[in-house]
Order: sequence, then C-alpha cells, then structure tokens
Amino acid sequence: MARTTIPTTYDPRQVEVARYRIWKEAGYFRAVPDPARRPWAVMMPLPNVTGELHIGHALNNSVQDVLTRFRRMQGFCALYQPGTDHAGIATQNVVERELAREGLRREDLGREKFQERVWAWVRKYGSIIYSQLERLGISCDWDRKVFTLDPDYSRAVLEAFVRLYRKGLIYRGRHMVNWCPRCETVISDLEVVHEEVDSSLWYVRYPGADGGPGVVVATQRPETILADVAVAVHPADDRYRHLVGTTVLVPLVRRPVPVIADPRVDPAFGTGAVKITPGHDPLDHEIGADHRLPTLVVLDSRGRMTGEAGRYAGLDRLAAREAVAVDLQEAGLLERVEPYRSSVGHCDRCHTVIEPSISDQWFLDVAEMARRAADAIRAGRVRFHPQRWTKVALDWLDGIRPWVISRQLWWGHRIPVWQCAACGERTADTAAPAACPRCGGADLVQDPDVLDTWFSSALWPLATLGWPRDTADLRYFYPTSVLVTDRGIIFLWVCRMIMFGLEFMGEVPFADVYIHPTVLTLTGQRMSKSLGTGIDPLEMADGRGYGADAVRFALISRCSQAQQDMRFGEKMIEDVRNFNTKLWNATRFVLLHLDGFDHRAPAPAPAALSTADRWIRSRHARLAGEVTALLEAYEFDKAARALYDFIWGEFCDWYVEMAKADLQREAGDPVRRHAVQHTLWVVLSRTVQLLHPIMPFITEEVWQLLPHDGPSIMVSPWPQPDPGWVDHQAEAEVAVVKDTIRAIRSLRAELALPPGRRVPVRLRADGPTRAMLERARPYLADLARAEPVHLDDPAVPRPAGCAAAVLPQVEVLLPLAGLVDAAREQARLRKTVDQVEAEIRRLEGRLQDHEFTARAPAEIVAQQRQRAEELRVRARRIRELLEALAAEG
RNA sequence: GGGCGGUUAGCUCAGCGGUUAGAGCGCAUGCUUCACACGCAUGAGGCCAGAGGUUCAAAUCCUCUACCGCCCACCA
Repeated sequence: MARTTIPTTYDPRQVEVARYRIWKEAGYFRAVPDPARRPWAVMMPLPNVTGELHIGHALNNSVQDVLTRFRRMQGFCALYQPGTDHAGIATQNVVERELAREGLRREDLGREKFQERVWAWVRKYGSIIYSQLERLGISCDWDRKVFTLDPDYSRAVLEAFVRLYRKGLIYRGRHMVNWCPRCETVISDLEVVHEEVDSSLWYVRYPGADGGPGVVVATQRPETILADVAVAVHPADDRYRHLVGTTVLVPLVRRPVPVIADPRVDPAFGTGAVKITPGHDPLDHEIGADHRLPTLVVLDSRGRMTGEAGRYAGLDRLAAREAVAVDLQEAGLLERVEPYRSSVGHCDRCHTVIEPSISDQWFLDVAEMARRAADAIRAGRVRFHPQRWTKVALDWLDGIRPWVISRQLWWGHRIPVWQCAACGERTADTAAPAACPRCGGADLVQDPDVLDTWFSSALWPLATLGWPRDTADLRYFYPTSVLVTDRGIIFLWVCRMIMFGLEFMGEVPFADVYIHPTVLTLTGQRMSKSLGTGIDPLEMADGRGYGADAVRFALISRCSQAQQDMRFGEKMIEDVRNFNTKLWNATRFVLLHLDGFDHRAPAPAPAALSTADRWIRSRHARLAGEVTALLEAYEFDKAARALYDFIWGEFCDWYVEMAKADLQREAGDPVRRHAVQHTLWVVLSRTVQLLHPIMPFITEEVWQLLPHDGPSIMVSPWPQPDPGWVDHQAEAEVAVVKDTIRAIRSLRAELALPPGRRVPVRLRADGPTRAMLERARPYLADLARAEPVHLDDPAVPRPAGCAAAVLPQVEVLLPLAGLVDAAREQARLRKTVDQVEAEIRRLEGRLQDHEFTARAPAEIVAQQRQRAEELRVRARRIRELLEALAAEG
C-alpha cells in the first residue's frame, strides 16, 4: 500500500473549508424520504435574517449537528432542516434605524416602499448566517432552506389563521395590552422583560369635595393622575370606611371622583388608598370596569401626553411626570416622596418602558390548545431534557392567557381579514374575497396589521415539511425527533409549536426537547458584542486558527445537563486545539507503522493478540457502548469526555507506547506484526468514527488517511460495541502493569535518576501476577526504563540497599546500593505505612461495629473485609522493608 | 411575592448513598526519549458554602440559613 506523505502539523483552516465543499457536493446533507430507512429529523431554531452567528448559535447548531451526524451514521434518514425567520419587529427596527440615519421615518416612504427597502436588506444580508453555519461544518439539508416569508410558508401561515378564525378561536377585542411607544405596536406578555428600576413613590393628597382633608394616596406615576377616575380602599379598612361613598377631588384638575371599596386593594401598601386609572393600569382597568367607571386616556401611541392632559399636552411621559410632581408640590398637595425600587416592564426588542394601554387587537384563545399540549407533555409524548424543564413548561401552559397576535408593523404576514366598507362585516380568507359575503359590497379593506412573528414560527415543524399540503416529507418526517434550544424560548416557541402541532396535525411536533445551557463569559456575564464580552466563534475558528472542530468540541464538551449556564473562554478552545494536535500525531504514528498492512486481510486470530492489543480493544468496545448511550441520552459533556480520555489517556499514553515495544521486539514475526497493525488501525478508525459527530473535519481527514472502505466517514456505519472484544483478564492485567510502571517512574523521579538510564528492578509477587509481569517485560523496559527485571517470589529474601514501593499485588524494589539514602527511604516508607495503618484501623473499627456487619449488605461487608486483609498484607510487607532498612543502617 | 438552578483543588467543571473525592487548565521539578514541547514524566494543592437531621455508612438524601444566577408575577 502506497504511503501518503503526511503533513507534520495539522492546520484546520487548510482542510475544513475544502472538506465541507466536498461533502456538500457529494450530497451527503440531503435527506430524501426513504422507506427502507427509519426517519430522523431535527429543525433548526430559525435564526433571524438580520442575525449574525454568535456563540449561542454555534452551540445550538453544534448540538443539532452532533445528533444529525450521529443518527445519519446509525443509518437513519436524517433531516436537519435549516431556515430563517423574518423576525418582524427586529428586522423592521434594523431598517428603521438605517432610515433614521437618512433622516427618514417609515411613514415618509409608505408601506410599499418600506417593504421593498426591507426586502433589499434581506437580499443583501439574509444569507450571511448560512455561510457562517457552513463554516462550522453544520450538515443541514441546504436544498430545503426556508424563509418564513416564502410564498409556500406564507400560505401555510394564512391557512392556519383562517382555520383558527373559522373555529372562532381568533377574535377582535379591546383590552389592556403591552404597548411599546417606540415600536408603536402591541407586544405579548412574553415579549415584556421586567427589570428592577430605582424610582420614587409620590404621596399625593386628594382633598375632599366637601372641603374635608380627603385622602392621601401613593403612586409611582404622578403623570397619570390626570386620568384618575376614583380612589379605592380595602372594604375592611377601618381607617377609610367613613370615606367610602364620598367624593374627593383629583389634584391639579380638581375633577370630583368617588372613593370606592374594593378587596383587590392591599391595605398594607402605601397609605392603603390607591388612585384608580383605568386607562393606564391593568389592575385599575379591571377595578374600573367592575365599578362601571369611565376610562380616561392621557397618553398617545408614542408615549406623549394627549390633549386630554391640558397644559401638559405634548410632553413625554417622563417629562410630564416631573412637571406634575413640581405642580403638586406648588399646590401643596405633595405630602412626601420616598425612594422606591420596583419592577418595570421593558420592550424585549428596544428596551423602551412599556405602556399598559387599551387598544383593539386580534387575540387567539389558546386555552384548549394549551390544555391538549399539557396533556401530551404529561403523557410523556414530549419529553424534556433535562427533565426539570417539564414543570416549567406545564406551569406556563396551565396558567395560559389569550395571545395577542396582531402587530402594528409593516414587516410580516398581513392579517388575512377584510372588512366591508358598506356593512362592516369581517371576512377571513387566504386570498382577498371578491365581494362581501354578507352584503355583496365590493369595497373591502384589508386589516392593516401583521401577525406576531411567533405565530408563524409556531408552524415551523409543519410548514417546512409542506403543510397544509399532504406531502411525502410531512408523512415521513412528522413528528420530528428532537428540538434543541435554549431555555429562553420555551414559552415563546416550544410550547406554541406543541400547541399548533396538535391543533393542525393531531400529533406533537417532536418527541424530545433538549434544552442546552446558556453560554456566558468566564466571569458569568452575558456574551454581548456591544459590551465586548463575547467570543466570536468564527474569529476563534479562522482568526485564531483553532478551527471549527475545536470550537465545536469545546462547546459540546461543556454541554452538561447539570448546569444551566456554561462559562466559556478562549482557553477552552485552545485546549481542544492541543487535543487535535495529539490526535493528529497519533495518526501519524499509526500511519508510519502501517507498512504492508492490508485492512481487508482476515482479522488476527485471538491467539495472535498481545495483552495490550486485547486491552485496548476491550476498552474501545466499552467506549463505543458508552458514547452511543450518552449521545442518545443528550449527555454531551460525558460523551466528549469519554472520547477525550480514551484517545489521550488510554490510546496515546498507554497503547501506542506498548505497541512500540511490541513492534520493536516482534519485528520479525509477521503474525504478531499484523496483529499490532490491525489493532492500531481498527481502534483508531473506529474511534474517529465515534468522534466524528463532534469534530467532523479532523476525523474525516484521519479516516481518509487510514485504510478505509467507502467514500466518507460521514456515511460510514456507526461502530457497534463488539462484545467479543470485552476482555476482563486483559483489563486487570494492564491495570497491574500500569501501576507497576507508575511506581517505578515515581521511584526514579524521587531518586532523580537520569531519564535515559536503565535501572535494574526486582518485582516480588505471587505466581499469577508474576506471570503477568513476565509478559510485560518489554513494556517495563520501554515505558519505565526498567532493565533487567527480576521476578521473585515474595518468599525470596530481599536484597539490601533498595528503594521500594509496595503495591497491593506487587512489591517494587530498585536495588541501587549507594544511590539510595536509607534514612530518606525509611521516612518515606514510614509515612506510607502510617497511612495504610490508619486506613486499616478505620476499616477494622467499622468491621467490629455490630450495626454495620448486621445491617449493611453482605457484599459491602465482604468487600471491606477483603480490603482490610489486603491492607494488612501490604502493611506487613512495608514493615518488613523497614526492618531490613534498619538492619542495613 | 412564587418557582428553578448553582455553591467540590487558584480557574472551568465531573462525581449525586458504600474502597484513600477526580479531570483539564494553571503551578512546581525533571526531560529537545526515534507520533507529538500544542509534548512526556513526576509532584504539590480540597474540614465537597454553613448549621441541623436521616442512615450501619452522607460531597451525595431531607430541613433550614447564607451568597450567586435565572424564570414567572396586575405590590399602586
């Protein structure tokens, strides 16, 4: 077999981009329904078209890619569905900011022109994220890219709306909603982020209409006093009972309003009396409605005071707050002001303070859908990993409220409802109706609003597969296998997909939900570009030259179900780069020793395998089983660690070193040579296959360099743990050999022996262990520079002048008279024997404890007895050594 | 106000009822050993946040406390 020249160092940048192109052109990413194979599917959590790849995307997509590559190798027909989201508010904001730099507002362009402008933006920047995902090695089916405003997808959105409308679940209502005065649209409860803000509590006197002292109320928002319609107290509050039913005057405007009693007032807060402002507070709105009070509005859609606010008209909310406070002070009605910290709602997108506001909107009644979704989760038809998120999802579904689905934006799916100018009848349809179905009028006006972006994303698993059409994709891939996402969108997206999946398909959209940790900086801050605290995955891969593999492995290896957050830093990627180099060099070693090897020749007979060969095969069989089970259980950190420890700690540190000894000693034996070559090849090949889902590029390079069958590791069969490889005897034997080698090295280091110097060693052990060590002579010589090695029965008298270590099964002696400082040796051994004896006392104490021997399981008791016995033997040997040393001194 | 996580070696984290609590990085010492100095070898470093409890046995289970973080919530 011709030997390829192998570069000494591995530069990921040189291979990754080229390799990705080969895969893509070979069509390995494509998923076409295949009745002969089992389907497996994952849906990419659609990134915003405006987005650029950040570390969170890198993690999320790496996890999905690990699963997809794993299942593909297992023989599933694996679909990884990509796509982007039009992201209504986010995208509109970006383009509006661009317009603002030109001194324009969207109204200056008009709806049509503005939309053209956004489309131009999307065409220019919308595919950046795709090329960035490609750079990470993401193996999704690019032929299936979907954008939520694509014609097919839009049809699905309108179809969903119309079906829900006709079921009576979508309705128009006038309610208190969350209004963003900057975006000038309603947003849902989930898009409001509450933050603690330092503010004040103003205590304001409302004088009695009869000239009495009236009542003092506490408020955070003096500017809304202008819209007050009552003062409320708790019905059982004796302080105010006499005032209920009387009239007080609203400060500044001197409007007479009633004092009412309502149990929703907390008598312990403030003065126990609260002003009622139904136009600007959700609770007040309810109380106002129950008491049949009027609603006054003093703020407009941009958060400025309206004409109703008299002399404050035109002022912004905050300016008005100051002005009103000053005027109250001057009027002598401001009793006091206290500092106050409270939770204030902000717009998720632009961080403006939300204004509770009454407006006409479209609502979706999700009560029944949520109930069915909760039932499905409770029945285990959707399983969350880690499990703790189950309760979080259920709590939200159980307390669900109607969903505001209209948005006062221009970018999104236009609400498919037309109103007749003549009779006012509203009609919902997937296309504009020709005439009003009620009066026949032809003058129909479409609703100006668009749908909440999350309404369309809730259809993602359906619409990407062709719904509402009955397609082969939908029949084959739905329901999908798993959804991978961050905890931040469990309600916004995950729960809603479950609701819509059940509503429109009668089946949940995915069987598993894997919630991965959120990436933070090493100091626990949010990764943020603007704060300069982020790690840019592409800068790491290309700029710093660590490669996409290193970024992926670093993220995946910290993807633990035990942690909600993942602290991440460049050092972690650097560590993986070192691991890659290690793997690369191990591959070089194997290739250098594969001369004349034919991987298609019959595998070596068991008798041809050395202990080392059998040991590494046994370890590999365990690894294969472990990695498979861990990936299936979404235990990514453990899978990554198992691979890392095996490759570095077992294959490189021990097997390769032992194989060197075998190859050298047995150079003339073709059967043994083939056995070692075969072991090196088969273990490394299968190991890179197991590692491929996490590090696709380097594993492909290695696999291609090694003798192989098939065109790519990507489409090679997932290694099955070979039960015939498990070999307890070889594992036990290598364990003893490793301990012995480590003991010799440790003694050498303490004696400061030059590394190259060969030292004679005497090993004392019982028969079976001596047989093992006999076989291990070449390893002892090469790995510990121990030569010659004398194997003694423990009964043989010890020579004088030895450095010694006493292992459970082996006594290691370095007879180096002259070099060994007897006093130091004695001190060291005495320390050891003290430790051993302390442990024996502890064990014996326990074994003499009747409670323990009577109540602990028999096997535990037996185990501890045996251990105590072993320790006694060890202690006796050490003491004998000490006596011998004393005799010499 | 309610809920959920976390607290283990200098750092990032495993371990989650039973031998002497582990890894990587960092640190110390020695090595240009024929795959690899992005490496090899050896070593130092921990009252497992605190206090109670359950158990023959607790880093591991329970209760409380403290601190850190996240989510939900109509306390004006």
